Amino acid sequence: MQRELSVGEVAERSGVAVSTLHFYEARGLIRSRRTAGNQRRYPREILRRIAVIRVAQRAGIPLATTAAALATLPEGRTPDARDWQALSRAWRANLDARITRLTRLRDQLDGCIGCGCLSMQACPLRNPKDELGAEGPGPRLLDPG
Amino acid sequence: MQRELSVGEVAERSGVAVSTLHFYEARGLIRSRRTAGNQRRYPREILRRIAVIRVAQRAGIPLATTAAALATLPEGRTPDARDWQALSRAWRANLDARITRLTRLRDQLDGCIGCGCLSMQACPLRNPKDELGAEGPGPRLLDPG
DNA sequence: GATTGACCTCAACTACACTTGAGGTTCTAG
DNA sequence: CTAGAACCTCAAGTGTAGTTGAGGTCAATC
Repeated sequence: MQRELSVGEVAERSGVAVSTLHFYEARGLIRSRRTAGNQRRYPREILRRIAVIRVAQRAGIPLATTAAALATLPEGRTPDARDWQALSRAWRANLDARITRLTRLRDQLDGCIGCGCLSMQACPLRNPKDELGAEGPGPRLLDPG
Repeated sequence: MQRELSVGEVAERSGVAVSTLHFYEARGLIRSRRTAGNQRRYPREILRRIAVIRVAQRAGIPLATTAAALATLPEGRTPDARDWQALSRAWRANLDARITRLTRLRDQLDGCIGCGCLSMQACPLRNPKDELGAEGPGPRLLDPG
């Protein structure tokens, strides 16, 4: 029978708050049908989509990037395993890069921070990429470098 | 002769903006002496301290945590290599944990996301720790789980 | 037919790490 | 001695990812 789901049901099954679902919808990450009484109704596939969004987040992908990726999914049909796989490949690369960066930082920290070189011009930790220039306003949430 | 440094000099040498130095001071991460004309003056050691702050940030440590760690440094004397080393050990552990988490996520992603299990109850990616409960308001900046 | 719970919108608040701007002061060089 | 650079404070804005609350509607139950 495959009933549609209400926001509350989706929230409970996916583990995200109702307010978050509203927020995702406002950001274009998910969509909903409306009933005659203006209430949201979702197909069961929404659960997969939300799961994918959460996994992307855990991988450090900003919501806007995930939204863009999801927008490339085919419009007409329900996305299949190959569609999701294509998305996952990009995240895998992103994750790899983040892991590599953190690992390099850790290794440098090991040999470097205790030695006293931290205040010197040449220290790889102090001045990772000669990055004296800024990159615009706002915080750097995902450690660059 | 070891002259003291002005904010502008510190900014140039450390690579952080003057506004950021003001911000760090407001947050208690650094301190400054004031001249008769109310301008900031720093000892050269400030550069090391700022370098340490930036390294901690790159390791994913929030400023508040770094501030607390720096507050444990001895008051009277200039911190030496052993002092910094003690700090670095904590960050090393934090980094290790972050790397481990990301690596686990990557490995799970490899075997999992393309297979279609993402919408199921049992999927380790979908429901990492049965974390249906919230942990309070605000964003989760540093991917938990 | 009223109550209750789930739902609706919209605005405002939270946290982090800063930046930007306004309006004013101090320092340095010509 | 004056122009301009560099400094000062304080308030408000930026971006991400949401949550919270006010004020109102919808739907099923008693």
